[in-house]
Amino acid sequence: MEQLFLASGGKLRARWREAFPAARVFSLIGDIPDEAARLQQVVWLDITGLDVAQRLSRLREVVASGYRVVVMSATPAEAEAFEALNAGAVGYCHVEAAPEQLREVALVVAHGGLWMLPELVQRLMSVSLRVMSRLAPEHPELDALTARELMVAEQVALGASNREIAGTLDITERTVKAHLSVIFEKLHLRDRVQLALVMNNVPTATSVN
Amino acid sequence: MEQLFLASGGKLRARWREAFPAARVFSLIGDIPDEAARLQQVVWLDITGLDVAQRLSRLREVVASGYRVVVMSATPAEAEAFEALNAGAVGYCHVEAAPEQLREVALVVAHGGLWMLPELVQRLMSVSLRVMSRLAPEHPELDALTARELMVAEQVALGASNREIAGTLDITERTVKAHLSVIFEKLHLRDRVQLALVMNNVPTATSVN
DNA sequence: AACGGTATTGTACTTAAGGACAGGAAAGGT
DNA sequence: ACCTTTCCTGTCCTTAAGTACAATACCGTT
Repeated sequence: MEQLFLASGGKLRARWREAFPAARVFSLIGDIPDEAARLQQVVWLDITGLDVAQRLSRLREVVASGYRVVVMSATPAEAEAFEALNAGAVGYCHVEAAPEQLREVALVVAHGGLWMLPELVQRLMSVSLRVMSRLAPEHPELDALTARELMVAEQVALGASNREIAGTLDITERTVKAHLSVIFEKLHLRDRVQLALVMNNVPTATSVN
Repeated sequence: MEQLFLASGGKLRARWREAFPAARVFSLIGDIPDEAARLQQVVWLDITGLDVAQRLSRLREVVASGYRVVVMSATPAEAEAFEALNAGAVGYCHVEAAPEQLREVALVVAHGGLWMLPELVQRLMSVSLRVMSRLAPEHPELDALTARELMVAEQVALGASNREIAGTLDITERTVKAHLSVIFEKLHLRDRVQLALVMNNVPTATSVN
């Protein structure tokens, strides 16, 4: 399928042509034939030189016209990527990406997929999972802990080490460990990091391992 | 490329066979030929009948073995999808998805893309953008971290161990430790428990020790 | 008196975490 | 061409965390 580029200068970069010899480039979205929108073709939007308002405006316009949009940036940044994807882009890459990569992106988005660098995927999943899990209710299973266990758990929740907890509660480190082991078992937690998060109402992605 | 399915019953569903006549199905990951992992082939993981712990465990195992994983659910849900993608899956769809859709998913993930239903994409972008805009002003000290360090820190924030982070980010445990040491230094933290708390906006009693 | 639960503690052990020292590769800036 | 930064990884080491097995003392209940 023919690739369409939207770039301010109206110029086709060498790598774009190498990746798609039959590609066409336009300066304005209005110059693109209506037929292309009907076919939900892919439009590669070069946002080089545009400020935030301009690129969001341009992007929304292209998305609203029915195209699938891949945003191309000269200075890829994750906030910018998230903005673009949130505004409806289905891909995000560097303006000077290698021709093979451009062809992969084209293939992916032509078939309904999303394309972005793996490290951006990681970031995206990380931050979004945090929001999702925060909606979870408080842990009623804390009721299963004895008073002493709760004291130990509260110290862990503050980030204290076993040695510090022992000093604070005036017991041995061995006793602290004993309490912690029981706490982990009761709450189905693997270690103190997860306990600290749970105690602070931040449920984890990995509660069992 | 040959498609590989991982399903508890070891049975290939009709739609899967229709989409990929040459597909093979296994009950256990250990049954898959080693060659498939080396080629980073796609594995379709049917999570029907598995509880949270089981499916995360199974998914991590498959991802850690080098496969690209598409998770198939009988009851697609957004939290489940986010969990799956965060654990390294590159696709998420219904176990009874249409054969044409299965082929599209296969094509997308074979070329380095992500595949999930459009409405999930929207939700994902929504919640993650909300987090991005909210976290920025509260943690200016995180600006000192490089992109990769931030990724490691986020995994710790979720309660992940070094081994899990290594698997998720596809680096060695040694590299994870190296990043963590630098993070602790930059943020003046003693250990991962404190890092997890800081990342989740929870104040600690002992930030230096 | 006997029993169960809780709290505490010991020895011993394995695994995970974290630090020290060292080095290579890639990318960007001068 | 050179330097710096970032990312990655190795070997080696110590310390912290956590588990296993075992035991005693206290308190409340039966």
